[in-house]
Amino acid sequence: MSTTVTKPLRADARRNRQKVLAAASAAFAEAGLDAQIEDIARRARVGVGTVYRHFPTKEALVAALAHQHFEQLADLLEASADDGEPWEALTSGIWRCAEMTAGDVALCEIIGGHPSAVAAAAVGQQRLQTATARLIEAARTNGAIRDDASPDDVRNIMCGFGHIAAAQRAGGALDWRRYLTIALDGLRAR
Amino acid sequence: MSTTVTKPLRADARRNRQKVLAAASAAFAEAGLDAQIEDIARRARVGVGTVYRHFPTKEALVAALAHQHFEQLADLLEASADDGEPWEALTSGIWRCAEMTAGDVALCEIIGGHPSAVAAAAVGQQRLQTATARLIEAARTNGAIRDDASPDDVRNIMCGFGHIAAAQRAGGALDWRRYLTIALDGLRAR
DNA sequence: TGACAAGCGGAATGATCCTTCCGTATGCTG
DNA sequence: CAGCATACGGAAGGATCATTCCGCTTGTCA
Repeated sequence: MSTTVTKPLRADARRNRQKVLAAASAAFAEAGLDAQIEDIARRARVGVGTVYRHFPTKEALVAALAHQHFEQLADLLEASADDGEPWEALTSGIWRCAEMTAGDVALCEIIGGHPSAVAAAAVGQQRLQTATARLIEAARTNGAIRDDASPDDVRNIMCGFGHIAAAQRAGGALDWRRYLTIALDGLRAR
Repeated sequence: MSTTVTKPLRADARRNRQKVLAAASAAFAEAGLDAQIEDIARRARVGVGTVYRHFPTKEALVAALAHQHFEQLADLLEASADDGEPWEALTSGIWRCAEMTAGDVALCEIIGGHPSAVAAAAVGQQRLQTATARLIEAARTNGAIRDDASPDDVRNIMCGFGHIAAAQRAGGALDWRRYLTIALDGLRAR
């Protein structure tokens, strides 16, 4: 157990950390995971050095944001549990997760399984996995979902979703809502 | 109409062109679209200059391979038309396309909608689109497919497929076969 | 076989980005 | 308010790659 006692940050440092996170969030949302550190620094009105003081690498910065987002998704799924019918609870939870993610290119890429960030977000994924499993279990006892369904199925679907949503911006004939409609139908019991 | 009369290539040049294509195919299959030109040249036992003599940019090289692959997919779908039941014809065609693509990382990335290559492959996509439309139409008159189904749905699904298949290698809990099973079920009439 | 266009190899160029470094500035503590 | 640790800015360093260039080699054709 390594209880690193972290001395409280200096006031300006704390402030800058927030500015960097906000700027990074915006930059990644727009440009995806290959937004540039210099751009992030500029948006935060801070030097690149400052970005690196707070996050040792770009990957760490992404991880921080990803972690935050995954926590929100988990909250959302946990809260969906009592959304009436189990099937309704599961799908509305998934839809809400999708809506929450679709506007942010980088998050779509992460959900889509971009290698560099997946590992980093693993912590958040644990809670997500559990919440998903619970929702699926409920739907199964109800007979609404195909009975071989598993959380991995949702993971597959969401991975596809993330990619399609990210690509949709690039202007293809893609449509993540339509995709999700069909994929979730495929998860239903026949 | 610009009928560029292309003088026949010198024998060694023709040979090298084939070597480059083969090497590129192998390199891209393994490393995905960001395989390096230098690696391709090395595999082909050729200098980078030679690669560039035959394909003015990396993108052009990718496009050539993509085009070739899309033609094969179109052939495959067209041939599926008389595979018995219309629904069977459609799905078995799609499964075969998937199998043909899944082993090649770069092709998965392209199918998944990687921007740089999509435009290049557009030619092949036209035939694909038509073949898909025909299969869907047949399945619709048969009542086997959801009646709002369109070729774009297949495109969405295959885009997801490509990404999942590419990511699967990276070792996640992803499984493109399982994904495709579910997604195609979602396309079925209920 | 000789001459020349067509090709070839691969070092060098140039662009893009992440990351590091260090001189300067600023919050905090006594 | 002085003195110092903490933070800051942003120029410079270093990697990685696509692409270009040019002196040399090799088919081809008369």
